[in-house]
Amino acid sequence: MKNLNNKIKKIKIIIKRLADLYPDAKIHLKYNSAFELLISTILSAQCTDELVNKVMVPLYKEKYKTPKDILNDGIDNFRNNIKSINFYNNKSKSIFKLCEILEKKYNGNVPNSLEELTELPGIGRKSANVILGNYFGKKDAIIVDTHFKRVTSRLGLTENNDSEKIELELKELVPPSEQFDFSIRIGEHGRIICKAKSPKCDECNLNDICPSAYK
DNA sequence: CTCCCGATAT
DNA sequence: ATATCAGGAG
Repeated sequence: MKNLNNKIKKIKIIIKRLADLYPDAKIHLKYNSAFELLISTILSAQCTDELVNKVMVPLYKEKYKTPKDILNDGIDNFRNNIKSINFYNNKSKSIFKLCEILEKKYNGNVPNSLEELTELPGIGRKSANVILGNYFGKKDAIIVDTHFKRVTSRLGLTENNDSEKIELELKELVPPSEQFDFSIRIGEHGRIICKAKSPKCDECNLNDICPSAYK
């Protein structure tokens, strides 16, 4: 119990400092609709947001605005158009199947619950929470990507290695109204300071409360 | 636990 | 030439 309270106090400090450091942090993916965000989120798996933007923004503009647009163009054309993105073969299959489901089951719309989203091909909990937080304004969304895993682990906020367990664990520690912003800022911090290989602990404003600093 | 698989930085 | 980037499905 004392340990839990200490964690919560520590998280309060982290929330405050990250908010000061990254007041306007937001997702790097560019989109004009829930559909575009959904497609780009699938494509961003194990891939940078920048590359997804580079490939997809022109495609959304000229041809792929709705699930029907992708279905009508055919899977071969779609796959060919995204082939500079990694895992393009699997991702094309997921997205094509996804578009069929969106048409048949959701009238071309994007569902807005975690349960419905994670049933869609290519969408796991991380991607579902990205959609819910960024498009549907859900504040109590913890987004566990590779950055979130690494940074929260280094900070001593979790001892878990499983993404879903980390998500549920942190949902108990971070105030619901802060969860989404916290996730985005942790991700930003992971990209800029708390990098996988050579973390910049000397530049980190959390190094005084981080058990992993300078190691 | 294995497969998927290209772009960019160094 | 090699390291780094960074989720989901079967």
